Amino acid sequence: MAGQTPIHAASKTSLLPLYYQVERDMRQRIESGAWQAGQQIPSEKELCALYDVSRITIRQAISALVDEGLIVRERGRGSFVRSPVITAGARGLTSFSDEMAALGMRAGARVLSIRREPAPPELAERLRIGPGDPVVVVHRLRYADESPIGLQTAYLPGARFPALEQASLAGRSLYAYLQEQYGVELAEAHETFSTTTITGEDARLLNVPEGACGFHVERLTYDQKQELFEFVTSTMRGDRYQVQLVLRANRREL
Amino acid sequence: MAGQTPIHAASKTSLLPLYYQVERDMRQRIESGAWQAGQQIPSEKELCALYDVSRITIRQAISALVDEGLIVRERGRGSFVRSPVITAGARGLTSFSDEMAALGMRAGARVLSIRREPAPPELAERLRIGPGDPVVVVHRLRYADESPIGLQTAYLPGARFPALEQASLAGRSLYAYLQEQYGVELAEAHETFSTTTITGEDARLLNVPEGACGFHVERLTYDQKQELFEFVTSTMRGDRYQVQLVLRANRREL
DNA sequence: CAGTGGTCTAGACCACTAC
DNA sequence: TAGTGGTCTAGACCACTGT
Repeated sequence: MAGQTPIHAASKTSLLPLYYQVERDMRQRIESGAWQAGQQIPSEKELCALYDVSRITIRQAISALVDEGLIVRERGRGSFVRSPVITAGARGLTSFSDEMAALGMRAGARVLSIRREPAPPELAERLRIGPGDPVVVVHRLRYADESPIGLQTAYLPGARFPALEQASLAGRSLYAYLQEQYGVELAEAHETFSTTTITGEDARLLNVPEGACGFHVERLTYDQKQELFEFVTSTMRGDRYQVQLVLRANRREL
Repeated sequence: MAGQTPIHAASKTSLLPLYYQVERDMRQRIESGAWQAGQQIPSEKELCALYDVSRITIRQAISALVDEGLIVRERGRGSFVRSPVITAGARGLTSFSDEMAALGMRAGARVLSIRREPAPPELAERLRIGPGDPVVVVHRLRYADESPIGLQTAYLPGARFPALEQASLAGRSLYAYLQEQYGVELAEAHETFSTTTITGEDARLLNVPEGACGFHVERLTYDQKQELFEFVTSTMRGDRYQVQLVLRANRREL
């Protein structure tokens, strides 16, 4: 031991893995300001003593925090808390509701329609089901702080989600519902953004002038077994919606 | 050893880390089809024998491939090559040239102007330098396969890049030049996409109708010391450019 | 049950940075 | 030279999956 006693010494009897307990405690120290931005954190050896775990466990925890962008490592110098400015605006895999909450807005949705129908060939191919197989189509108008921001149409394989078309989605995320009712574990989504001109009924629903610019988004959502369970097309208002992304060079560690 | 002899047995005298040699060999097997999509790869124990390294080293290599989306691990079952369809379209941190190459197009650029000038206050704030400090402004028209696709204006702190305004950027990426001449290591970039209406001179240069929809992109680029070294604004054609992103859930829960 | 990946230990040597 | 993170070893026990 090195002068300091283990403070939140990881509990070896807890159900949580040690590296995760360490990671959580370190994240809390950073977020609470106990470890200030730009400052060096204790060395790996010191952290071993602090948490009373092996160095590999410490490195596993640090690696997760590096992936999250909270810490940078510099060989020969030490590890440092990142400046907060550089980590702002990252975008993970979340529901629309969470995304809006992160931006300080309240998400809302009006279900325009929800029904079960046979899949036309093109859609069936997208969803990797047979043509004519049932799909559940959820058509929603999305709101941010009371005002319309986008139109979303989600297509889900009907065979996997029996009676989904009878769901009440008022005030809850579709993903939350899918997890509760069908045990779906959201794992990955692929999105493609292009631009579009908003016209006609869409312009009226979104409350934008005829011919305004907007985003056209297509999304494929997969669960943890790599199974595709949703295809979504959206039209988002160009004046109130933007896409932020963080690109990182390859990082490698344990 | 377990039946198989080490094939590409990692060379312990190489300058490259063992885990990286293993990672590279495994990636090559996947890309070459030696390990087919959806199939189980050898167990970690078998891989230890195959490459003659310890299990931790194997796990470090596999972790990198999992992060890249080439492999999925399933506890109690094994590790599997992912279906290729699920990994298509990922987007890493690359130069525009690399990005175009990945889409099968050839990138080009025409330097419209490159000059050194004092930073107006608003730009200085963005670049985190003092107002009036020198900036190098690089204004370029980007091409994909001979036809114009976007207008980019890059702003770089003049103090860090002496004589950059005399650089010849013909036929080379700006980042490649910065790395060669100034030792800059690209580490992270933050991009924000919104929509815009393309008009006037921009429409003429991009060869689109007056009032066409396009993307407005703002980008901040950081090196490995977390230092901001570039601010870029771009206008991209909406009909020929799109943004693809892959969102992944955090791999840790409970 | 046997086999898999998940977690963890107690060391070791190296390359790099700073003084 | 001293301290840091980067790499690596040879074990160990566990939880989970399939039989």
